[in-house]
Amino acid sequence: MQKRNPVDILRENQLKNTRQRVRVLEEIAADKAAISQPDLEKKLGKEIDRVTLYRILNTYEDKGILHRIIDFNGTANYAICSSACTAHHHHDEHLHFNCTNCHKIYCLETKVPTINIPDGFTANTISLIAYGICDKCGKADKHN
Amino acid sequence: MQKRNPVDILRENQLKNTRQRVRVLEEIAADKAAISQPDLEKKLGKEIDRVTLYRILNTYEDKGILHRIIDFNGTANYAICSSACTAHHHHDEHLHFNCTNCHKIYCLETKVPTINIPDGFTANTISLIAYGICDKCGKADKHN
DNA sequence: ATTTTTAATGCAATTTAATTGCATATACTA
DNA sequence: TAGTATATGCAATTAAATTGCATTAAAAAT
Repeated sequence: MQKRNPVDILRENQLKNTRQRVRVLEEIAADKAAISQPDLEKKLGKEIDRVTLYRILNTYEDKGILHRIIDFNGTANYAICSSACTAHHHHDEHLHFNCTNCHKIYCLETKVPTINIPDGFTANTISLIAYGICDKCGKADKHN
Repeated sequence: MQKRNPVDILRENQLKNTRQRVRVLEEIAADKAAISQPDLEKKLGKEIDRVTLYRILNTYEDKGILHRIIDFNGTANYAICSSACTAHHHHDEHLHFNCTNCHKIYCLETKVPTINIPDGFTANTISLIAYGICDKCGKADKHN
């Protein structure tokens, strides 16, 4: 259920099955961590036009296929949504970890705790991001 | 203690007292909510060069005078740090509320709860942002 | 299978954001 | 008040994002 076929995902969302869309999904699904727009562009830039990539990412986000996480620089990063996501309400409220060394964003299991929102304010989504040094970069340091 | 004079803030941080720096602090202190780089630029663009503004914001962030909050678009927003902030460790771990209508970011009192970080990962900062409709925009809606 | 309809892609051009180098101007120090 | 250090503004550059439109490709209908 979780790791579905790109073609199925497209069909379920009434999106045309194009080479470019399939490639984007493949690339994003390949990595456990979220991948940034610039990195995607580096990887796919020769097979997919820059503008098309922007458009694909936007439609995927609208449909709830991907979720977008903004890192500490303001750069957009994308990861596959869990199957519980739907077009207009992402259920993506888990902790993200943004490594300030390698810049990767990890989707971690930890759920976002219940947060007390003041009267008058209505929250739709809550984003919880930890910034620091990840697993791999922590180990790498010891060898320096 | 909390609402200090711009000139004092500059002196305490060994920064030269310039017209531009004072204006930036005044402008940011004027609003309880954080203010975005583009909005600052609109307000100050005639008195301060665009590049200078970037540079001032960066030095303020480095010194711990301002903290930067990235909104859901990836745009930088700035607010005055509480007096507990120091140059290399911001103590800014409260809830931010980003209104998706007026785009303002509010610094709310709610503290960021303790978050369980997996082994191997080391977190330095934790960002907690709620997205939704603020106080004012919620009220405004009812009149439509 | 072929045609028709609908939508996605790529390209060119434009707009907006951010950064760099350097000459000039300004604030603080002695 | 002169000297020094540094901040500013301007010009130029680089990078990111968006828009319009002609072309191409996919799915639906025949």
